[in-house]
Amino acid sequence: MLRISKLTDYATLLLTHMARAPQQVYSARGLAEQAALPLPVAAKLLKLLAREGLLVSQRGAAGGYVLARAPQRISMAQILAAVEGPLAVTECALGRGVCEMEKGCATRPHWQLIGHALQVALEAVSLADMVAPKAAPVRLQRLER
Amino acid sequence: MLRISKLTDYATLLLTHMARAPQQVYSARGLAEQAALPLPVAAKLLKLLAREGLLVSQRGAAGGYVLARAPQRISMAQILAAVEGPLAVTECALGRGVCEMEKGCATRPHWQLIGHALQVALEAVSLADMVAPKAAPVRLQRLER
DNA sequence: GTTAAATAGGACTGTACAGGTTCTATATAG
DNA sequence: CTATATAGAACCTGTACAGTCCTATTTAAC
Ligand code: FES
Ligand code: FES
Repeated sequence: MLRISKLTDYATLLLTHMARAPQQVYSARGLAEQAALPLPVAAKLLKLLAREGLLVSQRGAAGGYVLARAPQRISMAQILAAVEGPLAVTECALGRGVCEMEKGCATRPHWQLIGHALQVALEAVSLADMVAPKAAPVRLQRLER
Repeated sequence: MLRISKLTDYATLLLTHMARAPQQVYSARGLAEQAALPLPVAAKLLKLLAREGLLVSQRGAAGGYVLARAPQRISMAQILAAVEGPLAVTECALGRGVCEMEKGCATRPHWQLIGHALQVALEAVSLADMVAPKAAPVRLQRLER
C-alpha cells in the first residue's frame, strides 16, 4: 500500500520516454502508442502535465508536447504533485486549521517528519535519473541520538 | 496525495495512546472513547492489529488489549503494513512477475529506490518516537555523484 | 480560404475499494 | 450462570480513481 496512483505511473512512463530525447516534439498519439496506453488516457495526462507547467504544448497541425525544462530539473516530486496534487501524508498534515484537535496533538509533528522525508526522497530523484541505467543517488539514514 | 489511509491514522492514534502506558490492558470501549472514534471502527482495528501481532488480546470479562512489545520496538512501518498490507509504491514494485514488461523496464529500479527510501523512513520512526515531545531522528540526504 | 491535424477543456460514467456497521460465536471473570 | 469482553465474518455505502467522449480552438499546409 501507500501506492502512487496509476495515472502518476503512466505520467512517468510518458515523461521518461520524452526525456530520452528532450527538445523533440511528441504528439499525444505517438506517445500513447509508445507507452501502450489508450489514447484518451495519454491525452488527458499530457494536457494535465502541460497545464501544470511540466510540458510546453504546441497546438495545431504538427503540434505536440515538449519538456518544459531539462530532465535533470524535473523531479519525481513535481510529477507526483502535478498529477495527484500537493503531497500530504495525513489528512491534517498540511493546511493548519483543517483538523480540530490540532493543538495538543502529539502525533502531528512526527507525521510531518515522515512526510518531509518522503518529500525529500521524491525531490532527490529527477527524470534524468529515471532513464539512467544506474540507481539514483538517494540514501536515507537514521541518526542515533 | 500519497496519503496513508484514515484507518492507519486511527491505528496510530490508538497505539500511541497505549504507548503512553504500555503493559496496561485497554478495552476497545475505553480506547474508542479516548480517541473519539466510533466503537465499531476502533474494535475492528484492534482486532486487526492483534491478528497482525502488534497487540496481544485477552478475551472475556476484564479482557482487552496490550502492546505486544515495547513501544521502541514497534515501527510506523509495521503499523502501516499491518493495516494496509505490504508497502508497494507502484503496482509492479513488489512481486516479480506481476508486470509483463518487467525486464527491460528502466523506470522500475528507480521506483524501487524511492520505495526503499520510504520504507527506511517509516522503519526509523517508532511508536515511542511518536509520543516523544521532540521530532524523531530521521534524516534523508542526497548523495553527490 | 479551406481543410486536416493537433491540443484545450470539460462533462460524463463505471467501478473498485476504503470506511463503516451489524450480527453471531466464543472465551473468561466473578 | 451471567455479564462482559474479543473473534470473525458478512454486509452496506460513498467517494475518488480510472477511463471515455464530445465540443471548442489553434495552426500548418495546400
Ligand atoms: S493534527 Fe489532526 S489528528 Fe493530530
Ligand atoms: S516493471 Fe511494470 S512497468 Fe516497469
